[in-house]
Amino acid sequence: MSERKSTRPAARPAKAGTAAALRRKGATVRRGKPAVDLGILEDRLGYFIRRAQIWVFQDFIRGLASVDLSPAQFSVVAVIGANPGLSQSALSETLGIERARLARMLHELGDRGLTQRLPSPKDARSHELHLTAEGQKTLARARTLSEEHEQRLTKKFGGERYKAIKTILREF
Amino acid sequence: MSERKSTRPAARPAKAGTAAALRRKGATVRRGKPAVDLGILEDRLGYFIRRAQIWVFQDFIRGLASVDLSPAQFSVVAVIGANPGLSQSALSETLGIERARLARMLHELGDRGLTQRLPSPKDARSHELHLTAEGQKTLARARTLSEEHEQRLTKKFGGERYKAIKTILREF
DNA sequence: TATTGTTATACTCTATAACTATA
DNA sequence: TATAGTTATAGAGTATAACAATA
Repeated sequence: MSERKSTRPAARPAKAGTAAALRRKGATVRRGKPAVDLGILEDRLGYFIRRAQIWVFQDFIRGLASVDLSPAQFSVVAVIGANPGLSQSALSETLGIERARLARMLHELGDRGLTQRLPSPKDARSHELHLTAEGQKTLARARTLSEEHEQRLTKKFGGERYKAIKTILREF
Repeated sequence: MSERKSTRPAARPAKAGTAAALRRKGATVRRGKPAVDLGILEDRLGYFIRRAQIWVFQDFIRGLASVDLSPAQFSVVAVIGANPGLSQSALSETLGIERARLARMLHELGDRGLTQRLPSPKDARSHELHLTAEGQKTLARARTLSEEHEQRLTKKFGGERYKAIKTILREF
């Protein structure tokens, strides 16, 4: 949690007894300094899921900076790569991205030369989504970078816990 | 995941073999219908954390609609309630909310009569944050509603898994 | 009538920078 | 010089509504 924001504690000398330090140890002990009590948040899973999700996304964004793909863009490219010819509506429903937002994302990815929209032979309203050759190269590179990210995550959680949480959340 | 968006499948008759159904079973099998392959996302913990976080927040928002507190607002009220006299900067650092954004949130909560800012006797730059009487009543009500939310979460995960994931994420 | 993809709008959240008043 | 709080702005992300073309 210490790297949550670029403007935050990470940049400063670590202070013992900060809320962040206490959280890291899962402790509720108070020391000399004015540690902040999370109150009822301490018992809300959603709070901890949110903190973890922010940490994970920030690591992901840093890790994939060289291919300039956000988590959402990565998910779009990955799913198109795995399902060439997919329609926008199917993609939208799979990832839970609004059709309106997906349209704009695909314009951007198209402008960047990563994705392509071909007319569907079956339905004139629909488009078939494909990766371009460059899109496939980018996906391959992103795959490698995201593996590295995943290994950082594994290290951060510890292998056992990483597996446990992954299993649980996948079935969720 | 079936309730991810109000405009999505939850409203429709469940279809066997949808991507969501496959995800739930952790399977990659394809059936008759055009199930969508998640590709490499299937191996990215961040993807599943994000999906879970969205589900949890949406349930939380619905559950606390009657007190009109967003997850972020709830966290602010809860932490002020547990630490009367806290400064904005300490609160900002604890919750990872930008000072700028926190200032606006506190203005809104103040306008709603839930929070109060008193001048600090120690530092003229600083304010002491407190809940008003109404703020405390709202927090009490929110506490009850968020317990109910937590129980829905427990049910959704299953008690064992709920405990496991909470323990893991708390120590994260 | 319903669906696919589109544009537009509005609101939230995040990220910065710049400013004031204090320390 | 640094910190506490503020204002302003710009960019994502989310939620809607409305529309044209097509089914």
